Amino acid sequence: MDLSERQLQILQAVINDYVQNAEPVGSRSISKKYGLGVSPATIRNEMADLEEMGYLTHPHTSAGRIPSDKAYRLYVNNLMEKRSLSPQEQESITARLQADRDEFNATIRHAAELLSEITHLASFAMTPAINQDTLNFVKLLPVDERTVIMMIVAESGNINNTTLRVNVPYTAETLELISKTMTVHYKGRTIDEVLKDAIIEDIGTDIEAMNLFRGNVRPSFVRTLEDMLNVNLYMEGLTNIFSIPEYSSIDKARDFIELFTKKEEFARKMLSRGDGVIVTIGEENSDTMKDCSLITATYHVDGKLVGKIGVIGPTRMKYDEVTSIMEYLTNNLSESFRLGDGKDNK
Amino acid sequence: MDLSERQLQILQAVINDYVQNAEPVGSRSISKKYGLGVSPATIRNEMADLEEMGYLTHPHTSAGRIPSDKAYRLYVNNLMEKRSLSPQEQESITARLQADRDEFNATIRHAAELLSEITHLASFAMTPAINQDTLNFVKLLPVDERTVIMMIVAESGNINNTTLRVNVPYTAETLELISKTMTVHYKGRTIDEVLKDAIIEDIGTDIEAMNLFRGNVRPSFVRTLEDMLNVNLYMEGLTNIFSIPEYSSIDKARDFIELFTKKEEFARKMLSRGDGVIVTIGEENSDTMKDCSLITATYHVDGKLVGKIGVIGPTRMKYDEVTSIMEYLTNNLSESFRLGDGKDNK
DNA sequence: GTTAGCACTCACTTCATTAGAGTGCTAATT
DNA sequence: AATTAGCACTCTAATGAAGTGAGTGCTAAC
Repeated sequence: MDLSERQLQILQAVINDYVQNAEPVGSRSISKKYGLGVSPATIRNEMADLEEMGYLTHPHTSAGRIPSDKAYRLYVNNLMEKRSLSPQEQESITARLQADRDEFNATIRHAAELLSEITHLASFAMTPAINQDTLNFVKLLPVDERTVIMMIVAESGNINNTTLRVNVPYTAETLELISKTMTVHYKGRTIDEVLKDAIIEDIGTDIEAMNLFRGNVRPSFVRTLEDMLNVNLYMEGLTNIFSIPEYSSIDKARDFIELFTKKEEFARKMLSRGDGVIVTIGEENSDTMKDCSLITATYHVDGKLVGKIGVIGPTRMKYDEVTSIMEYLTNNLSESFRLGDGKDNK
Repeated sequence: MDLSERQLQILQAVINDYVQNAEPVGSRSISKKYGLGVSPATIRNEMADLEEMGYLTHPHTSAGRIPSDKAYRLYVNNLMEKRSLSPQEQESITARLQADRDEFNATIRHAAELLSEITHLASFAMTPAINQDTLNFVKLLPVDERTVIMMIVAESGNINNTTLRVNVPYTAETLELISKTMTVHYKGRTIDEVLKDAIIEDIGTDIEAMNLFRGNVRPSFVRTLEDMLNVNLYMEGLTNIFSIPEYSSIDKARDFIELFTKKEEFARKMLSRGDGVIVTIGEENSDTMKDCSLITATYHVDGKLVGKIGVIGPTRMKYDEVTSIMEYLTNNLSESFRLGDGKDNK
């Protein structure tokens, strides 16, 4: 049951008009503004058909048509064309992102800011999830009688230091022993894996090492790994949505804000999305977001670790523009984070 | 020009009623509900006087009275009585806060959550500002040929580790030399002071030490100190305000949310407030908050460092309840963070 | 297959009316 | 001199009727 060429044109016209004006589109205005060369009556007939097929709806009998989620889906998949960014846009993105390339987290945050400024929507950006990162080595360094530093280094180059305050005396050899044993045990395993079922209880037969390990090293190790798993999530442009007609009622606005308030939950959801630019529209989303569209895209760090940025807005949004911007932005980010560029993921 | 006993009673009645119902209070309802033993007419006369003195206002001629900021100020200073918390409230606070006493940041965050849950207002909590904390020592630890850990220890016990990747070979003696020199130089100074005008350029005459210091140690040291200055700010209960009549218009709600979006600016403002429980009402606040009341309170870590929690809501709020809760909560926090209790401010 | 024409629907605006809450003033009461 | 009853007056909010206009759906003609 394919759509005719003319039906596609009409559908596109309705979408364009509605996206711009946020008001139901009538047959007359389509016939006038978009030069299809047919009368309003003909368009009415076609629109009635499109409605029957589920691409358009009616708020009430005497109102114009608005696109359904299905229509947006068709538009995103087949109709829309990639927009190329204006030189100014390109430049402003490149400039803002390169400005502090050596500060990883700050850059990610800027990306989110930038995204919400350009799109006038709510946006977010997250640092890469490193639960699939593998450990390289663990090293304990003596500081003084009561203090030891534990250094955990991952394959990706990600490093984490923690200070342990120990309450028993120790020797350099003991630290060495524990470091070696842990490294042998954990090297090459992912953090996820280690946390789930590979935390060792024993460290050998040396009683001194054993005490230190059980009393101080092991608990700190677990806590630090858990800490490393947390991605940073930056959200921006929340208040943009107040100027969007869809959220002019307090209840809608509240629901939206609430979404953004539950950071952990939100981060979890976003992490489970696939790679590349992904658009989910209205009811394709989980229930809490069924009136929104969500667009996410992924960037790469050292061509390997994967971080995400995203935009949330009403289903009525400029999909072509937003997806193009996000593609450009993520390419740019990945470029900035190519091997060796002052990655400093603390 | 003092207020008569009866005027105070009437004022209090108006405040109580208005705080509860969010609607202008008429003379009749006061005479009925609050047993003052006088007729509505008398109350009307008194209210007219109170209005003249600036304690009450009129939305329009045929409406009841509502309290002005001045009235709330009088109430907070002289009229309100400290509310004692119910055993359940006390218990729920104590339980929730002690639950993870060993995780400093998590506890602070819980405090904010708790506060917004109990008061049904927007709340925040910040970790202590440590810009007045003084440095104790700096230590560089060798890891491998290209890696060094820099450990910065403050008097308060606050410790910060950073990994440096060096691109020149170094010896243990060099590290020792730099550590010593820096410690001698910085010990006893506050972080603020060091950042402002005490960053040294030279480290002595040793050329190897000099290179390492200038190329790697110094920049990281500065960045780390700056990083240590940032307080963590947790905000909770933002969406509570959507159920408050004062914020039922989108514009008001937007302004409010915007306040909370600019975290850095907000943190700075809050840091400059004094100690103890402080209430600022309506126009006593800066322009962006002139329709709100803000209540902050301070807790102590090791009886020394000072952190803040706070609540923001409409000027129409239960000042007695909120201040009592905050006092209890901060006492409890300070208690939890007394010397030696697993402080782990990472 | 397309279009003109027309009756019909429905939301939105405007205007007038009404009800009710509450004040402010005056004159009577204590 | 303070209090109160009484009453006219003000203003908002709610209700409803009438008109407006955008837009549809259907029919019959092209």
